[in-house]
Amino acid sequence: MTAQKTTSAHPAAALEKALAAYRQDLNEAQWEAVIHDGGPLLVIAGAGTGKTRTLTYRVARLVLQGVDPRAILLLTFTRKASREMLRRASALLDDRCSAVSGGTFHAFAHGVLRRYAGRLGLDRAFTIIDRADAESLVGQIRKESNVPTRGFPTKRTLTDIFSQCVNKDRGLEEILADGYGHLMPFLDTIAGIARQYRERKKLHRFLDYDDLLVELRNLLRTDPELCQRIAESYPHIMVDEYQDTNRLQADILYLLAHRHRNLMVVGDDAQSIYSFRGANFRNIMAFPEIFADTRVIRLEENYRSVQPVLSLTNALIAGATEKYPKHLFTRRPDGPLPRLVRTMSENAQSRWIIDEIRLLTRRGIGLEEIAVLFRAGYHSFDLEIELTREGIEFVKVGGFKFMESAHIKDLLAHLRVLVNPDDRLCWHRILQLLDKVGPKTAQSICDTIIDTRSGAAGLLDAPFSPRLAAVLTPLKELFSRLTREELSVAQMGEAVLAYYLPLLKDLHEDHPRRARDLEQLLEIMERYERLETFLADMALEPPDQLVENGLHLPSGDERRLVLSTIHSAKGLEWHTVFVIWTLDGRFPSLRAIDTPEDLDEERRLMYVAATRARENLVFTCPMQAYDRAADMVLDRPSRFLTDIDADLLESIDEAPDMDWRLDW
DNA sequence: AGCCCGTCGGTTTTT
DNA sequence: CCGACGGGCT
Repeated sequence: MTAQKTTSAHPAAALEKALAAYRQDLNEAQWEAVIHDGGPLLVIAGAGTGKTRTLTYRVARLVLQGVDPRAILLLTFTRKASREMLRRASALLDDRCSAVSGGTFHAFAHGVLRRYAGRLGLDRAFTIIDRADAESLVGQIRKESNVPTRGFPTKRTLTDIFSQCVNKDRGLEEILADGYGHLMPFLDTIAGIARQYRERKKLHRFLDYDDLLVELRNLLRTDPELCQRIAESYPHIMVDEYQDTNRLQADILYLLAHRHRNLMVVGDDAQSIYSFRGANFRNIMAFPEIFADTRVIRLEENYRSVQPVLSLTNALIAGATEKYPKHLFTRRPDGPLPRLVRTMSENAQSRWIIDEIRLLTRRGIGLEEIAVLFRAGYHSFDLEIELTREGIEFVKVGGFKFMESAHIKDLLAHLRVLVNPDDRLCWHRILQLLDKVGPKTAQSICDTIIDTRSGAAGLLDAPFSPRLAAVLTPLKELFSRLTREELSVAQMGEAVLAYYLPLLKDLHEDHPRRARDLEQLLEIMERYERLETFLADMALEPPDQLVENGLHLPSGDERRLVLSTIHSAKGLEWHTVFVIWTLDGRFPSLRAIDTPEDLDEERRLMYVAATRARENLVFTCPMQAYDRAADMVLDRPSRFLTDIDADLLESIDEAPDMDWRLDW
């Protein structure tokens, strides 16, 4: 970051000078991408080749040359990624960069839909439902549909299937035939549930994550005039992590950019790890077919990793059946050889890692420079216990989500019905918190409330049996307050919390911790003027104050080890990376080993994990583990690692007698 | 009989 | 944190 700010009295000269400084910071290929203008651009950026840097500098360059920052649309995979980029661009140039329009596809779609909801025939008061809500709704329909008790997919699988239909733009039958052959006999029943799911979303005024994108595409397709207006307001579009976008997102981009054609997409086909969401690594290669005359720039110099790490990751990805031809090179020759360490047990794996972390920190490596990565959230449970016991501070990213924890959803449910009284999901949740109220009772109360179209007021007036009436009294009082008084968003939150805290105490052993979470949520509510905006943000982009209790530690707080799923580690890097549970059958997962495409995706996932390491890369696995589902003993390291030349990866077996010695 | 509630075993990955 | 299952209440 050596570029200087433009303070000269001669704008033209100052501009030249600033551009020259940018050029100093970039290699040839990066610079080409940064100064590219007018026309579609595809940047294929291998791991660690300065993809973010290139995007950041391009934003700064455009703003420097007088482009209105609001006219730049920067679409990223997470809001965190977009904020980080804009922060860096602002540091490079000035604060104007923070005005760049940016965020996730979903947040962008939401913004447009809210603004033009009327044109779509969408009620303005729609509610965004998250994955858990979608599953509950599907679950309700599934229950009512009298499905076979054996062999019929769970609500989770059903929701997955419906989502894939949308994201892959394919029919139900195709999706089933392709990935769920054993469910073909249920095709008609599943189709019925899918239809009801669509109908009920409409009835309750719900949009799920997929609907946000679908409705945006519809809007742009059916209203060319509006489409053009929106397209013109963003004459510069940039997309990060393009390998993880799907057909639907590509359609939206095409609609927005096909006229001005100022579209830059950046990605790495070898790092495509979201096929379960409809992404396909071939999409990125197909980009030049959609936009004729696409300029393709490849970034191949790796700035992140030392040669031994790079050699290993090159070998890893070379084993894929689909090839990703690239010639990544580094100028950082020296470094330790990556290791594969086999331990006697899962717990020994945890304790081995803790010992290794102690060694590293004694050598002066900060805890925050170390990460432990894994395939699935629960893979780190044992390690978390040991870390806590040892007093090592850590933060866990990915896996279970804060926003989906019961107490948060409970609180939000009471607010959601204020905005959308048709929100049956929330009524059910609210009612079932009450003593003696289960699914059936909730259903009947719900019918009373909604069928009379009276919303929260219906709850107040409807006649109930004496037993129920008593149970419902506090709730009635709450809603009478919420609807009658003019309350700010935060005051509503306070009222709900006051009502909910006693319930929370009965419900959860760890209520003090959960109560603190809720207090934090209240603090965040202070920032909002409108309840709808607050609720939408909670569904789409919850502030990371809530999500990750300080991963980036701007204030130099205590330093913490990072535990993360590989999916959530995308784009990040650390001095030392441990990849745990690299046991064949766990990673790659047993469910992936029968299909070549799935297996390749697992390999890319391993590639993403390994390429996060700058200097020190360690794979660990227990020597054996029993897999109950398959009734199998897993006792070989990941096939991705056993394939690799011995001179690229050092294999170490923890001595059997070490196990009990480490105990004391 | 219908319904609620506690317990126990199994969990991919995310906007 | 889901689903199934069985005890026990109304």
